[in-house]
Amino acid sequence: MTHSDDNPLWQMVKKLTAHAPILEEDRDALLALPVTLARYRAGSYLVREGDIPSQCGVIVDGFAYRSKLTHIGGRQIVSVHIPGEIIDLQHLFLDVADHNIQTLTNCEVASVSRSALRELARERASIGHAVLINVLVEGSILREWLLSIGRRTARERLAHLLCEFAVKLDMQGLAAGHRYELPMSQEQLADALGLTTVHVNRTLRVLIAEGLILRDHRFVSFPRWDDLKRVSGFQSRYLHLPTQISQQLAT
Amino acid sequence: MTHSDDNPLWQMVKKLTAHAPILEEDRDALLALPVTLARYRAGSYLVREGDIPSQCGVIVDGFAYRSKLTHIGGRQIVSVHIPGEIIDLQHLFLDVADHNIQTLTNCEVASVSRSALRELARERASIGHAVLINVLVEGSILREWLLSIGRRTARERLAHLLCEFAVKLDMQGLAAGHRYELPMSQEQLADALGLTTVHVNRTLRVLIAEGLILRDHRFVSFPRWDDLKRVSGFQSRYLHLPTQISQQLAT
DNA sequence: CGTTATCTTGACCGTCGTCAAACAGGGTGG
DNA sequence: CCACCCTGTTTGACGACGGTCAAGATAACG
Repeated sequence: MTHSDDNPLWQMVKKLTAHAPILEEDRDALLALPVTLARYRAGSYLVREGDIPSQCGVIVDGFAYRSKLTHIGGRQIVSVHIPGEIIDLQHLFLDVADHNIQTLTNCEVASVSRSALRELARERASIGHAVLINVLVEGSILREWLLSIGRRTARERLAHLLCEFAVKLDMQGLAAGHRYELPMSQEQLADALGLTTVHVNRTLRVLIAEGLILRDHRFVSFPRWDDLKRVSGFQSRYLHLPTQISQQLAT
Repeated sequence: MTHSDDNPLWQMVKKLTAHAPILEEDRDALLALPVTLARYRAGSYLVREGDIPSQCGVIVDGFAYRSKLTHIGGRQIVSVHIPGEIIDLQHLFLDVADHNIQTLTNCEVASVSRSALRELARERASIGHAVLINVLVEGSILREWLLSIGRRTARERLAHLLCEFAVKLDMQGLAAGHRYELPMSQEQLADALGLTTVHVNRTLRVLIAEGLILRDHRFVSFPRWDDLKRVSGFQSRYLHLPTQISQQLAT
């Protein structure tokens, strides 16, 4: 009944129900939470390591990433989030943030109180369950990144990441024909891939020379999509895409 | 009241309640599940990528690990599990396994039906909640591994892993004074660290020469524990140890 | 249009990988 | 008890992938 379609929390509901159904009454309870819509400019911190976060948000527009630092200052980006993704679930029940969350671009985020969402997740099984599955999928992606960084060459890594973005963005209707605007600088790509800026640049250049990537300005497209997947060993299973759709894109 | 102390599922209960309380009746329902206790010899597969697992188990004795393969055959170990840990939670709600699970040593595993545990987790909030938190902690560890492999040198990586084992084993009472039997071959260490066997050997040798590691046979100990933590940048926050205990070991 | 971030390229270097061989160590069976 | 094997460890020589340092070129943006 609460069909206020402009409620930005619909994004969160959509994400949560992607893998598991939510009871109507639970959904309505979620939509009834007080929500704040905030804009951040590129590079803003949403959460800092060591913080006790008080909000949990979904990206309405823009991109964000999570990162960790070594004691020496090396930075590793551990995930990148696109519009429609919930960025704070891993801190829902852990007291103190173990990583940073920052915006990659200018960003619009719809947030609810962490404790309120926590209560919902605890009391309403269908919501708790949906949260769990979202977290499980994120874990799977983390494992694939670990494989990439641990065992793939720079070229494979970069190609793999570009494939991942293409598929994820396509799922959100943001990358028709696998063409999209790459939201990351080469320095950020480097931090996501465990490489240096210089080497990302050179690797990118190789892929372009091989005709595997086409770029104009910040946009990338892939004239030989199948070859790109082949050289990177990309298989979308680890993304655990909602089933029907995964049939079309999977291979 | 169900105080049949020999039920191997107590291990699972203990693990689940480490971070979040479970209602007594829920705990009893869990303990009432039919359980099978099985032995595996070192190297056995518990789950294969692509499988639809039917069991969910807790390690009673021995060690296990999870791994992924690139299309070329490179192997990355994405986590190592010690006695008392539940090894299959990430597959509880995902249809198809996205990685392999194998025993590292001879192993004793207490298993329950995956679907039965799934039902429990779905119907009994306190269990579902405990499962979620366990999964969240695993995610945090994955992120730290990503940081290690992406941004730390071989020496730092190896030292960091040895610290992690020491702390985790100590929590289980299996590494008094941070001394323990390393359950992995150097080849397995290499696959966990994103290195090669040869380089692990050399790095290990350096750490020994520096007096940071002491070895006899498969046992390791750390005469300069604080220095070891310093060179690896180890901080136990990412392990999200149960609070009281984390005070003692944290720094 | 100037200022700054980002990209690009070159020269050089080092960590780590590759290949190969020798060397334990721990079971097994004769 | 010793030969035997198998797995795991250790070492050397060499090569390469990727890092470092530094400078110049483009593009983004107010």
